[in-house]
Amino acid sequence: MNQTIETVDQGNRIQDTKERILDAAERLFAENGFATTSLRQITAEAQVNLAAVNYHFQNKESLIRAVLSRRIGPINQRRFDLMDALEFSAGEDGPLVLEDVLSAFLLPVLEARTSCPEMRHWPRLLGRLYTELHGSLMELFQREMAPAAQRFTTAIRRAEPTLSPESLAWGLHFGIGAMAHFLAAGELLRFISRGTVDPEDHMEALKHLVAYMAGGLRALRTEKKEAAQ
Amino acid sequence: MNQTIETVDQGNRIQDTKERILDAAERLFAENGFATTSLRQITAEAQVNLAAVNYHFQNKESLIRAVLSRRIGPINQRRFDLMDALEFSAGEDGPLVLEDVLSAFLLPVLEARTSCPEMRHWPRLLGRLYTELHGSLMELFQREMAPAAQRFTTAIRRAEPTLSPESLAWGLHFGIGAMAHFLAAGELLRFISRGTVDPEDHMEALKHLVAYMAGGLRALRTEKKEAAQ
DNA sequence: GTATGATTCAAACAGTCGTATGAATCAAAC
DNA sequence: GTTTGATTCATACGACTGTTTGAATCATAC
Repeated sequence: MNQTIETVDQGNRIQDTKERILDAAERLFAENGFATTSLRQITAEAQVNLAAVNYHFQNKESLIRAVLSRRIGPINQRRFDLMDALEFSAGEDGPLVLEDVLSAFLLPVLEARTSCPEMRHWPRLLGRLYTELHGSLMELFQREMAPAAQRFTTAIRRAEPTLSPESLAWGLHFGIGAMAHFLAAGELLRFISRGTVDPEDHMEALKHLVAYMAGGLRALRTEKKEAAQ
Repeated sequence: MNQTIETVDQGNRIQDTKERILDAAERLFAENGFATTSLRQITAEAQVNLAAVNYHFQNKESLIRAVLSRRIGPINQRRFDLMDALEFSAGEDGPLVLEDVLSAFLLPVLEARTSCPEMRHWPRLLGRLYTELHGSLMELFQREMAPAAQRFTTAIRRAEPTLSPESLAWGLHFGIGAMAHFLAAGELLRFISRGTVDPEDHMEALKHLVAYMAGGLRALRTEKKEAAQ
């Protein structure tokens, strides 16, 4: 009984240090980027000793890896749950609605800002990944995203079967860009709109981004038709 | 006569050093980002002395400023030339075609990769700006882009007059993101398409990006209609 | 050739970075 | 209380960074 309580406290101390480092790192990486965030900034914010990073995570790259891995899993799980529900509703071979598929992909990351306090920095961090990650870290990210990328590509094909593989690739790339830019530079939207649009309203963002991406993808479907002439 | 030749040579020596620094900086910033590119990397590539950066540009921030300014002007001038031609063809109050307006915006930066050797690094650098620039440098970029932003916003409104200001803001933001992502991370497209799409083909990129953005914007126009119901 | 200002150079500085290390402290078991 | 391994700490290291500085060199005018 007494020992049990003490064991829990020990676990909490270790978890506390690691969690504080991860939380501080996630926030600072999101705000300033990976390379320009120093370990001393992270440890100062986490109120731990500099060497704790090396003790718990070996080096900075492994810390970045840990920051990425702890979010990608749950976000993608939520995406899969939403996709499961869509596919169940559509039946074995029934058509999927493109807007629903795109929503399933986007909602988990957009809502992370407000519905889950501990994940509020993730979207902005995600928006930075594509230009800032290199080498083995980019490979890790792509590897962890591969199942979701595969599933959503398949679902989009099912929703828009006349879209060519090439046009789908273009459209996916542009859509990822639109999303990433929104996530990383949402304040620019407030500037562009002269304060009339609130980038923090994630349901509005979802509605507009889904519409935009769906419209864009369908326009590329038209592209294919014209190319065939 | 003899003095004239020597004056030219002197001018060329000064221009040579500055140009080499700017060229090297532009290439390295595009490849690695602003913060992570060191002055020693730049001067090594430019084969000049480290202190030359301070002599000619005072400090790193002013060098970044100079790198940006030397490209934005000519790119936007080309955009304006293309817009002038469109507006001339359309007549004083005739309608503009959304695809043409978007082309006028995108072509100068997309073609910079191949049609103008000295500008081949600009697109990738441009793709990085939105997540990497802060403070006074971001303000400079926005200030230099303001005339073009204004003109193209007006032209898009003229092409699609039923688009609400809010939806236009969303659409512009997403479009900038799609473009920036493509410019900064074009190789990802090769990966997504399993090698079937060549991101270096700028005429193909233009065609697909224009279609995507036009489709996206028009879908947001539909959004407005539904919101009114 | 001398004077002058422009330009380049080598070196230095103070600061910062990620990593490493041995000592100190903590926590648990006996 | 002692032992042991885990964790934290303070410090140091080598490398790197942007900026500065005075000397050396260059280019031009007289």
